[in-house]
Amino acid sequence: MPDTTPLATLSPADKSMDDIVALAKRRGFVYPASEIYGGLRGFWDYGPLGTALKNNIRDWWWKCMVECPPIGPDGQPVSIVGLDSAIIQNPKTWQHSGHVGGFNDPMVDDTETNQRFRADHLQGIFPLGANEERVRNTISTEVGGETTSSFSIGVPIPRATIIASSPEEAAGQLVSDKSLRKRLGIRFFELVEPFDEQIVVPCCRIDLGNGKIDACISPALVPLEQQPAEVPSPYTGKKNVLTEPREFNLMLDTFPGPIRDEDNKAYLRPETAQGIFLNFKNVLDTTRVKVPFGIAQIGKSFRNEVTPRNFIFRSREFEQMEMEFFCSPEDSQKWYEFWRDERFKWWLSLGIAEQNLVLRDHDSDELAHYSNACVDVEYQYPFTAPGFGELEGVAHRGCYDLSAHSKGDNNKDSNTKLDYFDQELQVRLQNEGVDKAEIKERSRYVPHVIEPASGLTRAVLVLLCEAFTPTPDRDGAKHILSFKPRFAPVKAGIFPLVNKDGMPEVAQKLYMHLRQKHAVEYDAKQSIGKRYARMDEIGTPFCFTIDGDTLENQTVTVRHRDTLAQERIHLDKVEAFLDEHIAG
RNA sequence: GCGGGUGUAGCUCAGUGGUAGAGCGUCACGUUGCCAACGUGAAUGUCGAGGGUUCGAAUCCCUUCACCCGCUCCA
Repeated sequence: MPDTTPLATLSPADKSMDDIVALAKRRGFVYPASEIYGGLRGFWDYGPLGTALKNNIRDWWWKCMVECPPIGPDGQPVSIVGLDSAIIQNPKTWQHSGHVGGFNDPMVDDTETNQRFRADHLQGIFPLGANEERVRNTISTEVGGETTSSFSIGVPIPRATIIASSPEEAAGQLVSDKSLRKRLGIRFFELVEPFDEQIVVPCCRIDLGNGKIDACISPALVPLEQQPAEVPSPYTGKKNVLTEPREFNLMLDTFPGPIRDEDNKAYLRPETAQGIFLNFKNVLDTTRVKVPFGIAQIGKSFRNEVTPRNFIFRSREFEQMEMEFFCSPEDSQKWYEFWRDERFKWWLSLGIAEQNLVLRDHDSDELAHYSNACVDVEYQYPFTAPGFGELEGVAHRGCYDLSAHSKGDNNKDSNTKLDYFDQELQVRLQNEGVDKAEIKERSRYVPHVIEPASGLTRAVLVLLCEAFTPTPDRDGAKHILSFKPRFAPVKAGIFPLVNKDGMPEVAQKLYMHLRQKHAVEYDAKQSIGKRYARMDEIGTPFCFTIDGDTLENQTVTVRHRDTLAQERIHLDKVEAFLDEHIAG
């Protein structure tokens, strides 16, 4: 059980993001990428200390997930293996995973007000047919103006709806009931046609009182191209002001090989997870794992974000730590809850104060269409405070991914069936006397997947924010980074108190010994106070100072970063001291 | 992609048409006896970039890039 003692910090809400970014730059944690050429939006370079911090977090995750995973609900150690798949995979991967569809959001602009909308958020005219049921269901849902968000990829649901048994009735209420419009914050709506051959849905701007345009009242299901001029702007209601839908591809592409044409187009992965699903059968066939088990992977991913923002929080190139846990459908809920709790504990083990973290369950209408349940671990970033921002998602993905990539009716491209024969379950069912046909049916299944997916680069950001502590009362550093020793880029500074009387020689010798095992630094320049301050600012937890007494009784001063406290320990105990405190 | 703001040394910033600056930091030497001490000295600039106006541009104009805020987006 890892130590979860939080770092002593004040609330992120009281920290200045500007100060944190400035410190990160000044001390070599994070630089703008290709800065000497003016930088590039959404890309960042990690400096010497940032790389060390990132590697330390990465190694801790790997240790906790692959080398020494937690004890499962059944009392047995969980089985997880590692993987490092290619960033570029066969483009069919992304068609079957749903990313080519889901990561393409056509957008339209209102040329008059410069507002931008997802084309599928807009609506004018719905043909009857396949969409009818969904349109009717949505329009007539009995929600009192409370719900939020969408119920699946790219298909929004109104954030406020009215109680009605049919679209006609809903529209009628809107027309006649001014107070209803007011209650829903609706400022504009328009009926285009009567409801006959085509369903016409009132197109409204819905303002929930915070000045934001939250949604249209209609669900959006029809390609805008069919009637672009007919669709009124949700903002003003005018027609003929919207542009043609334009595609915003959220995957970065590239062209492997010498010929640069559409046939050779491939994508940089937008998540590491798919590489795991593609190798499910390989891992199953070449290692001795059996369900339930996990495959973990750490690596870079790329998303062509519309607006990279908030330092390294949303960037176009980022690093993920993802684990796909394969289990039987019957046990999947149990494992979902297990990983939800374990992952929250893991974030606490980084030293993050519990009040700065929150587990937020996705509402049922917020879930992706493949997901049965999803919970986010969120952190109170200085730029979201008092709100929270995403850090990790733990998703119950059902059998969606393996089914999508599995050879079958829906996938003629794949040559492999991604299912699993559960021999243990077969034996158990036999012992229970279950009949043969049922055993056969239940023992072979497409495993369900629980996915804890977190951002390594976001973890770096969180630790920078969490550890950042202004110390205005201190004579030395004006702010320090209170990393837990395990994650500190430098574990200890080794100083001679002054540069004479043989102190540098003793300090050098200690340094040469410790550096073989730990990231330590030797510094003899300038005053002792300045050296302490420099170490405080980069989050070094300990300093060992060789002074006059060392020469007489072989003891050194240990100086603690957060408390400024000093104690004396024997030279021979320094290594053990570091071992003990870094492991904690 | 839209609107607003910003961009000058590693950092924080001053400089509004006339020699490129300050504080902090960094480095060197001296000093040093536990918290950014002191003394002396030094290095560091495409003034975000490109173009224009001008005898002369960090300063005025145009374009562009990056960052911040608000939209939009973010399974």
